[in-house]
Amino acid sequence: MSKPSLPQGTRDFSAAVVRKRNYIFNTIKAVFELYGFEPLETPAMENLETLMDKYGDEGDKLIFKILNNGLDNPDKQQKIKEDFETILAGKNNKGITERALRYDLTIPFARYVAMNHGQLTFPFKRYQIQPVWRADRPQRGRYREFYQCDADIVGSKTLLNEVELVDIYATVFSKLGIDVEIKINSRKILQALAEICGGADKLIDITVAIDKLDKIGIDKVKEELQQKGLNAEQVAAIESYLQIDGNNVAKLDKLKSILKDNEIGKQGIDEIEFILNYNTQNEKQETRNEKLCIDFTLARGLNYYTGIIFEIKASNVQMGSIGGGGRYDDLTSLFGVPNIPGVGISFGVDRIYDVMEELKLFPKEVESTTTTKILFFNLGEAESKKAYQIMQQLRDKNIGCELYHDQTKFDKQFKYAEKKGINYIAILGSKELEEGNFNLKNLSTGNQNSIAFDSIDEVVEITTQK
RNA sequence: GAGGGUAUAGCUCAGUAGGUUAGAGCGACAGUUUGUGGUUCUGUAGGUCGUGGGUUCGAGACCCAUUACUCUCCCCA
Repeated sequence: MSKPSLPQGTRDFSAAVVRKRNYIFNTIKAVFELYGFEPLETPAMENLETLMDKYGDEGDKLIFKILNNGLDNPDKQQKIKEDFETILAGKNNKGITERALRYDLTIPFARYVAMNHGQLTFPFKRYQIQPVWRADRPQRGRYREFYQCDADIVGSKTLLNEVELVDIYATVFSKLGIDVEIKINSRKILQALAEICGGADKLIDITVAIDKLDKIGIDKVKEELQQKGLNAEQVAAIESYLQIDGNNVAKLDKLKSILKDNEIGKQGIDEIEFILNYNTQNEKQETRNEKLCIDFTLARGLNYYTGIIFEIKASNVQMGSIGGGGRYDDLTSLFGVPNIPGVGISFGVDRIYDVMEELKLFPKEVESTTTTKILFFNLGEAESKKAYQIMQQLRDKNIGCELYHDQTKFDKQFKYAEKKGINYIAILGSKELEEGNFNLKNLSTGNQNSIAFDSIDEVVEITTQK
């Protein structure tokens, strides 16, 4: 038999890791709920057609498809062979696969809203914390199974939503202790730039090129733009666009002079200013704006964004974005229900975990691997029976207990407690049984107390004090 | 999709220019004479060196293939 192994890009999570991950989940969830979002869960798999053509060509390739059952049915051999030919030709075929694993949480959410819009109260605010799967090549900070935590609002156009989402980002990351930059831009600004520089149909070429700025440098970007058919004047405009710097206010000023009277561009600028200036008297707003950073090169891959877009970058650590989102004005129309605008954000928990691990940001108490407070030594049958009764009383009082599984020498029982990180041990042997008490020992201090069987509350006192 | 790296004991790794019975540390288990651990000491178990070929008198080492993992680029959380 070959050694068991995990599928590429997946992981097991041991106790300490699960606890730390839950700490992140719970922090995010608590903040979502403070802002009035309600939970939603959708299936791990969706119909393939629900997911196809939503994430761009690259995205489609990364969707995990599920093979249909019953392909070995001898009666259908001919049909299945024909169907498979179409797969070999690079197309999907329902005869071979008609379901796929969830690729993100936004599209399933849009599907849900499209299916239930008659019943939902709008604006509808939901959060969703579930794994998604991508057939990507794993590497640092990239897994094939990972969690997203999304919060979306649909059925409301007000920019107040964007403000709240930025505040959620700011709050969560300050609670987790992660120093972040909340990058913000607007698709409308990119669109305006495209209109000025060669027409709306160049939007994608331009965004793809400028998105590479920090990787390949300004000269290569210009080169690429020329190849895409932009003239010198247009390239120069983009260059001056890319050279915008300074603080947020300065950036906007410079942008205004480039975009001039472009109508869409103005809208984009207004929207960003709205978010920056909202609620100016408030302290929270200051911390929000400290983290907010206008980045006109921010483009975001997913096709469906139409307005404000966000991306989160952790400072002081080499890691891809740990969150992102934006406004999509008509996502549900993909599923036949038009006119439901929405905006949402996503947290990448697995990367957040990696960042926190690297920067050692997890609080100590989160890492403790056991919830057992007291290990009762096993010192004989009658002794154990009495110990068990006491343990049940303690458990009723919310004190976690374990009885060592075998009657064996002290050495082993001590080591077990030590390894599991159990801080107290209780010794109830023949002598104690006779006297009606047991010894409670604190392993880190070495202190030992004798506890009478009828004064269990003392144990609660001792073990719960810091 | 493109390009690197790695694969030897449960874990982390050594293994020199190919040469007998493949090593260390940690861990595990047992003992150090039976009711107070974390130290020490002693001992034991555990590997057909990822898999399949090839070169050679001889391969853990060299060559080819294959698989897995890992990293970088593309793209993304």
